[in-house]
Amino acid sequence: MNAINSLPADQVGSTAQRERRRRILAATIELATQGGFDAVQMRAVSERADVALGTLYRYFPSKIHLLVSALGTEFSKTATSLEGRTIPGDTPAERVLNVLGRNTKAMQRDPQLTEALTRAFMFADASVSSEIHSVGMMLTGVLVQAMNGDDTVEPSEDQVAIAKVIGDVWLSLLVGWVTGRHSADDVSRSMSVAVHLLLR
Amino acid sequence: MNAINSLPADQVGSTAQRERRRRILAATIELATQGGFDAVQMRAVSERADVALGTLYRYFPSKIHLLVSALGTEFSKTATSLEGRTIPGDTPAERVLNVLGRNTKAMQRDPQLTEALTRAFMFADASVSSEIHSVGMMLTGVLVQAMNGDDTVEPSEDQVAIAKVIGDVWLSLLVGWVTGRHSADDVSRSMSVAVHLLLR
DNA sequence: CACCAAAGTGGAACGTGTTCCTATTATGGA
DNA sequence: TCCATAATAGGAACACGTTCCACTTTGGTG
Repeated sequence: MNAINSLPADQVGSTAQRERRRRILAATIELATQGGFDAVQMRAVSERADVALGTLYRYFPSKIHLLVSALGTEFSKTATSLEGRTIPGDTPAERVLNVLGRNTKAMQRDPQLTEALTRAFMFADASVSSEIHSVGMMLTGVLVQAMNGDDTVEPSEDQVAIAKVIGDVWLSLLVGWVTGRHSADDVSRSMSVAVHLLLR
Repeated sequence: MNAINSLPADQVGSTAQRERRRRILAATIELATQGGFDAVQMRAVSERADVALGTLYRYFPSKIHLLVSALGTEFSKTATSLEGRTIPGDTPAERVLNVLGRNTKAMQRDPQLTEALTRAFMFADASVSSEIHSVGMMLTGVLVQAMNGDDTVEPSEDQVAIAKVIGDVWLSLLVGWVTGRHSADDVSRSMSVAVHLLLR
């Protein structure tokens, strides 16, 4: 299964529109990286992206849509960088932990960004379900690829089910980390426990 | 392990203060049940609880604290009702699914309330960690009790670890349901998959 | 009982997400 | 090329979470 690398909106519209969209998402990432969820203020995003506030809302109907879309584009970068690659590790569990560990480390490098994107993802309501769904698919796809070692094999239903459970656990732990309930070590340790339980 | 049945705040303060706190939480639950997260407006809560807005903020420093505390009191009711009881089911997996299924059904009965409480729980930041922690403990406690069949046995470390993973999966699925990504059936099915994988 | 500190009241005020409106600018088809 | 239409700019206005302030009530203490 290949990851869904681009949201539909990446392809549509004129060049100027794609460029505006790109600027908006870049501004979002920058602000989130610096100051987290609270720093991503719609007026600030629109100014930094050099776009009117109304235009920003035409592209992304809410702050949550904006942040979840930003998460989607970040995620698709990860997915793309893994595409066609063989993931190191001798067992499915090792490979999955390798991928998740890499991701977790990246998120620890930009804690504010992680906080912003994670909280948006978790706060999203039903109106954001399509964006959320695409993020979920990418996550599951990456995990299935890791379980198999590469992305050439068609995954079984069971594999997909297990990948979904692992993804769920990872998201919960991420929230725990963002919330300050778990340390980074807690996350790694619990993730290891869960993955070894699920992939034995 | 017995559940933590009451937050500290339940015990402190004068009778009038406990009564105010009770009214506030009751008003919160009522509004959430009717209209979900958005309907729990601080002005509305304060009016319905017959308390000044400033007083409401003295008791609960933010809307998120308020809703997470409400979740805590709801949860502690569940925990209390299970206390000392023997949970039906022949295997740990069956008993855990029994408890979770009962809870899931209750949440489906009041979808708006569930949406409000779940979103608050997930949106909470580090300033709410103590409230969140107490909810997490109750959830883990209930699950451990279910795994053992009753609450008379001291749980092992492994059991606690597994219970935490199960709790994480359940929370993620709940978010998925609230967000409209998963149907109620999806939740039951995935939960069953996860629990059978983890408790085999 | 008189008094003081703490708690509560009522409401104004502020910040930020969101909506709305008008004028201006791009865009694509006849 | 010119026009109709849509998209954008710029900014006012509104809603709700949150803070703050001046005043009143309450509850414990000498």
